[in-house]
Amino acid sequence: MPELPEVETVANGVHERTHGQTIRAVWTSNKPQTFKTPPDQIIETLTNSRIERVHRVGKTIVMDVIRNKKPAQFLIHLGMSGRLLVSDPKVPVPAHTHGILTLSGGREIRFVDPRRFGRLSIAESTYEGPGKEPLTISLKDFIALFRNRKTPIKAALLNQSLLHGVGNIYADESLFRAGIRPRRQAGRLTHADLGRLRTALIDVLKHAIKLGGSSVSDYVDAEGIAGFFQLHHNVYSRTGEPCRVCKTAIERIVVGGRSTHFCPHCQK
DNA sequence: CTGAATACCTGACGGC
DNA sequence: TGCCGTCAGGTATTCA
Repeated sequence: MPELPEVETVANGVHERTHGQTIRAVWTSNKPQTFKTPPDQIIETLTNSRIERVHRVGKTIVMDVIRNKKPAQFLIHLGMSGRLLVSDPKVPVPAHTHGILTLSGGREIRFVDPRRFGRLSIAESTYEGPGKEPLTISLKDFIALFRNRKTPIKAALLNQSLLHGVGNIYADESLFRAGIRPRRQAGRLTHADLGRLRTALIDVLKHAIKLGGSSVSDYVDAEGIAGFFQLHHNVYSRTGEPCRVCKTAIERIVVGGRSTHFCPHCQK
């Protein structure tokens, strides 16, 4: 499901509804692929801990907890289909639920993930993610990321060890706003190109966060509410539809193994 | 090291 | 109705 704006929306929603509460009990499924840290250790670390803060790093939701005065972090990566929901225990537990945290306030945090591309793990203290934050990176650092890269700019934007948090929707949308073709070699973009791309990316991410993210199939926030940024997509999933700027039909190609959408007239 | 291909999962949708 | 192919917001691993 989720890229930076969706993950941020979920993290903020879970934070508002749960921070300061104590985790009374933890349940997990037994699907090994879901757990980067063994379930026993997750249960041990989280049971009787207090939730200090829930926030986002890249596409990962980070829950800061304290147990016996010792800090730890619970990391939730939603993969393609993961949801993190704050629910009343009376609401039936959805299919494909892999984790439940029972809270002192009477509600539960549920991790639901049909495709099981999501991952749960424990970190010691300061998780920093694999790359740089798109919302705060300087222009100088942004330009340096792509220097000498032969891969298409679209693929470079999706590389989480460069920038973390950008996924398929916002890669396509930011390249449209910057007027750059997805297959251009990253290392051959001019400083002007990269300046426009950084601005476009930050603008599109911030706009999407304001609208609660994009709900393409079934993404919802912590309370089960859909986002609305999909109504503002210029190219993503608009194959064959007229460009909102020039009316040329939006094209779909495959770049870096991912479906890629662009306007052949507006993007050079 | 970089970059490309593949594997990992379930479910929705369209065509026949 | 139902069966089959295709596609989906991601990333770890493997191979050249």
